[in-house]
Amino acid sequence: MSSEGSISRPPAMSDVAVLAGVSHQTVSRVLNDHPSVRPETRRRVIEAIEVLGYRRNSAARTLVTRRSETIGVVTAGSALFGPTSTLIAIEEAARDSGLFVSVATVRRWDACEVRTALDHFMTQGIDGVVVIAPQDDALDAVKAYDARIPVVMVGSHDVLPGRVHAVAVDQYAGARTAVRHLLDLGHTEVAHLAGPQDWIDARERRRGWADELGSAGIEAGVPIDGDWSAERGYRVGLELAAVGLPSAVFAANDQLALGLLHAFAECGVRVPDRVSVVGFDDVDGAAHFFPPLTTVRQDFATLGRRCLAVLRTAIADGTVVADPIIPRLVIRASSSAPSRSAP
Amino acid sequence: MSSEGSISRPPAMSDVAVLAGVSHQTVSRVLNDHPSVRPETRRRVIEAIEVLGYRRNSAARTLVTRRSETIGVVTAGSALFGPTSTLIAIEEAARDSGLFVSVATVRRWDACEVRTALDHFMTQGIDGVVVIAPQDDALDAVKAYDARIPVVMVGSHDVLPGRVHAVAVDQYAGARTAVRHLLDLGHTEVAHLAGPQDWIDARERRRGWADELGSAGIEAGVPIDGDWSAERGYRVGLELAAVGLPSAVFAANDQLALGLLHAFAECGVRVPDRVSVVGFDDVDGAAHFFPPLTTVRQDFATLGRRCLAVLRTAIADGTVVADPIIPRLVIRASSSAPSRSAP
DNA sequence: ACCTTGCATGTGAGCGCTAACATTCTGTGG
DNA sequence: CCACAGAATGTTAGCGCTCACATGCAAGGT
Repeated sequence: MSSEGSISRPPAMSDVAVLAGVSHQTVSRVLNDHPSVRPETRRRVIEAIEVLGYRRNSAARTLVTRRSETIGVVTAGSALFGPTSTLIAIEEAARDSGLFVSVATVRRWDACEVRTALDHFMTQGIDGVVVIAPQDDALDAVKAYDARIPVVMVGSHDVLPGRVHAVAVDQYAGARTAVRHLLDLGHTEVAHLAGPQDWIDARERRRGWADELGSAGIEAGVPIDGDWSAERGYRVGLELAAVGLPSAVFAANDQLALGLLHAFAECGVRVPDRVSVVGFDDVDGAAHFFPPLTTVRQDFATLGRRCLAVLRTAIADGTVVADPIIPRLVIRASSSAPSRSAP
Repeated sequence: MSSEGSISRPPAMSDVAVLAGVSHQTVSRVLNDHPSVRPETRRRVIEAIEVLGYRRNSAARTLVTRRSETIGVVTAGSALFGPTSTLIAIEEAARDSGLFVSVATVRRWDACEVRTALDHFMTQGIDGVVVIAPQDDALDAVKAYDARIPVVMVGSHDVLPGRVHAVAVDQYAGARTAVRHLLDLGHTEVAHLAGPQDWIDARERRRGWADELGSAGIEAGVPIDGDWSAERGYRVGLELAAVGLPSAVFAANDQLALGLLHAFAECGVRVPDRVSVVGFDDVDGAAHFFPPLTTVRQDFATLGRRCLAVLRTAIADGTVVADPIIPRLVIRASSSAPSRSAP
């Protein structure tokens, strides 16, 4: 930039050492908060660091310590609510732990893409990996990979002791709570618009729905197939309105629920008077769907912190089992007691 | 894991060299696709690499090349639609360029937090940085930081030649298109529910609204203050319904628009018959708001690619000015010609 | 006076890689 | 059969840091 005598090369520890009149090792000690450095010496070193605008080269540090203070996160390159929220939460939690985050996305959860992503992290000397992928394919791909570092799968229960750990929100419990709420309101017929069944979350929600109905002595029946999209919810809603409505629908996520609400509104089916709708996720805006959507909120901040706790323990060679996180029901206007005038 | 003779240490280039019966430099040549390696030698090296499960240590590589093949992304730790979509798009684009991504979030856009994030990237030997922060504070904080590497600001126009570059979606044009659409429908009164004015995007959208009205000879008046939330949109909607409705509202984002729709539905104000509503973003589900929302879609994939193009050119020491990306109007049911029965 | 103890600092080696140069092999033309 | 270009390979020297150890120096016990 300005008239530095030498060629532009960022200052190294030895430059700082010369300026402060100490050895490079003393500089290293100051940087690493080693106790036996005289306050006066420390001061001089710090001053030299500031004068030169020195910043430690962490490539060099990683090379010798074999630690990068960085964790990797593998996620699908989509903007879906759950994965995105989880990523952000993990980043926050990592930062609070003084760790940094490197991200890799995969287009598909096949072994090849996953291997590429994990390989990359391996070359980087990453300390641990979080995989955000509550899908079977992802789980299989990760299990098939022999990582030398701890791996945390988010949303999975099924682990490989000592190698692959799991942290999850209890989707099953969340679903049961949602269905319980509808049963408590007096519904005796709760349909389920399910998510894609290769997603663990979707299966758990479906299982929770079936079991909660079962424990009330109600036959669950067959859920309606869905993806995660509002579009699909809309089409299902139109069809239900045409062929006959249940008194309540539990949708596997808020987007599906939004589509249902749209179809019902369009067909003049009143929610919740004629049909109650409950979603899952509490996406931004769910409180302002029409009517405001009763849904289940997951605590992503806790999820992120839990991931990091597990990862850090695993890095330090410990063993942990994280308790599942229980999501919370958020009751809004889209659910109410069934209408007296049954069809 | 199993009975390897030596102590567990990941294999290094020299291990591969020994097994393949060549020098470590030859291994390096194979890895870097150097032309003068005999096919037979190359084959032996590759085989040795596979046998040992060797993976290059990129800390060592970064140390000597001063290149990490990694870019940093700084973003706010929120789940807002724009920043999140941008992050994902950049990750995708980076991967297509063979670059990796490290993420740092800031809680606030003050100089201190930004410095911490950028400092971190500097220590990592990052090749370039993208800052997703269409806010004034962020811009100031980044400008105040003397990075030795290229920086791209997303959403900003205001650059520092040779140091800070800009890539943006043309929010102004998007807003004008939205307002033009309403004018074309015959509206002569278009209110604006604005976003937070310390966001560049919000100001640009507001400016586009005012200018488009102005060029039609209509006085824009004072926009209504908003944040980005559906909650705020809802409150404003209730108030408008109470004190008097314009014939059309252009909301600064879809969440605000969603809140408006909610309030209007609740008050029995028919959209678009009584009032047209246009949003901005085309969030997931906007097609299934009730009524489906006319809005403006930004092409994030292009944005991400553009960021990377600029960054790579800048890394290679070139100069680039990226053309702004023009967003696209998506017309849905929430906008129509004004009702004949004017108030 | 001596040797211990413990703190403050310096020295040397080496992490795994690439860049630059040195060397050895090949095959061609005189 | 030798000289010589050019391809294929090897050798050496760091990149900037931390680790293990060596050293220097004050304070305290005998």
